[in-house]
Amino acid sequence: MTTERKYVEELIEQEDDFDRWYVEVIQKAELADESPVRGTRVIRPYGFALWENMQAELDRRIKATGVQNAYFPLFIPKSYLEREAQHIQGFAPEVAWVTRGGDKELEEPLAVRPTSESIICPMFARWVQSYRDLPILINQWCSVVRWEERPRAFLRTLEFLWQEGHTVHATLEEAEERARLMLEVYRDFVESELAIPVIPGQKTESEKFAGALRTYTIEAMMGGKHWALQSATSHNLGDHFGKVFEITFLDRDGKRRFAFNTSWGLSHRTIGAMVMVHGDDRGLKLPPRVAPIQVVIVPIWRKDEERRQVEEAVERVRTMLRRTVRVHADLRDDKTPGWKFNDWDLKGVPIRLEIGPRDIANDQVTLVRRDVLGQRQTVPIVNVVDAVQQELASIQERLFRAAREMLDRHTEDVTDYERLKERVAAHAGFNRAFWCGSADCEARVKAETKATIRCIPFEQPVELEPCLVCGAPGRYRVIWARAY
RNA sequence: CGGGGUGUGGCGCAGUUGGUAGCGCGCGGCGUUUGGGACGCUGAGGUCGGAGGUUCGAGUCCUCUCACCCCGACCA
Repeated sequence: MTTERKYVEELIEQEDDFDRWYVEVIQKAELADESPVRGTRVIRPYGFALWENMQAELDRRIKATGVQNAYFPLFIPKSYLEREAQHIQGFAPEVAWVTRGGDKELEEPLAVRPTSESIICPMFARWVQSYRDLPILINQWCSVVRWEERPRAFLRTLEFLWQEGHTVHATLEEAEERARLMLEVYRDFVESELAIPVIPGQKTESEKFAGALRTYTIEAMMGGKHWALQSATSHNLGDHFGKVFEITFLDRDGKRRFAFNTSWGLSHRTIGAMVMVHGDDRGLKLPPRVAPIQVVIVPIWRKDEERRQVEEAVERVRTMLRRTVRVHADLRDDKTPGWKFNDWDLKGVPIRLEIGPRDIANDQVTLVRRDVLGQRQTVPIVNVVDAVQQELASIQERLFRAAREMLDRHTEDVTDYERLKERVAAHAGFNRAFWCGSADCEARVKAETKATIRCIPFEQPVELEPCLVCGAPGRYRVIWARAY
């Protein structure tokens, strides 16, 4: 078909080169643009509107658990960052430093925050005196900087947008409960808003956050090569940071104790996840709940007289919809309808309404869903609000179901190490297998296949089988996969 | 940091034995068009990544240099 040939001209097909498709679709859908500094990106208005919608909803959910927003400085004194030994060891290679202010050399270099534990915990130490001051539940929306060697748009940029939550508690149990609660907030947010199914679980010792007691994660499967993407993490920091930053309090029994911390974050890499999970050869497919534009109206006319009538009807429909949905009327008169169809497909708008002379004659609109292209339906204008609501909900659900099917289809129970090697090499997806718990087996698989243990899922089978690698008694069933 | 590649109008590219820079898309104007990426006419836009050298003459040859991209090691 001629139309298909034209898409190929515009956008490389996923099957030909998924990584390039990813780069191109972000550029062409105007989510982001290149910037003069290697590894950084400009987030354009369409991409930022997407982030703002995600932000608004996640912020609401975080606050609903009793957390308050605050803001901490971008700069962290070197000595602060170095207090927790494992923490600095984990981040040292990727910290950006400020050594001069104006023309003066600084006495102490300042780190540009790679994460904020080491500036927030000292503040907690000042604010906490008594058990009555606890818990403190804080979140901040900001950007952080990690000087990565190999950047990828949204997934790994030198500077990225995120939220980082930080809490202090009187007991380890309470910190544990908070860490698990926030992971559940992320799971529900990513699944119900971004329509991406995830596997919640725990990171192994070697994969956990630098300085944490335990790290929890949600892992998603991307399209294309079916690699994993760590979509959010939540850490129980134990009293490691409490001890080094001296966050102490007088407990009920009059004894001074160290406090316990958690931290948890979700970044704008989840935008990249949506692109890779839902997108197709025509471009993005954005989940209705976060799409910057949920409904686009495209007017169609030939003569001036038709144009007047059509634009009147467009305005009428737009007014009906605007109270309940994010609607945009594409009134550009230098683009043909066909051009606009492709443009909005590329940008992933869930629903398109066409209004032309034929529709006006029947007092209807033509409705086309982005997720099932080619199926047109006509809707009487009086019903347009209900129909749109219904279709948006249905699209959201269908995107999630399709992503779930992809995850299931590309996950296999593997009982033979050779099979694991084959599958990883073939980009076959996730591999569920038993593991004895030894770091040696883990390291061996990583060295030999490049796959890592993405997580130890919370959901564990009753019966455990031998370790895939060494044959010793298995302690967990884990997910092995390559990751972005 | 290793391996590979690319730098020429906004984007994608061509440029022959060295001879004074071109095509497509896009952009401005006018007109015809508009239900899956319309067309005609017309116009604007480039010191060819940078520095040095060879030459009467360099986008093209030589030396150095910078930047970016891809593949690895490393990573939210």
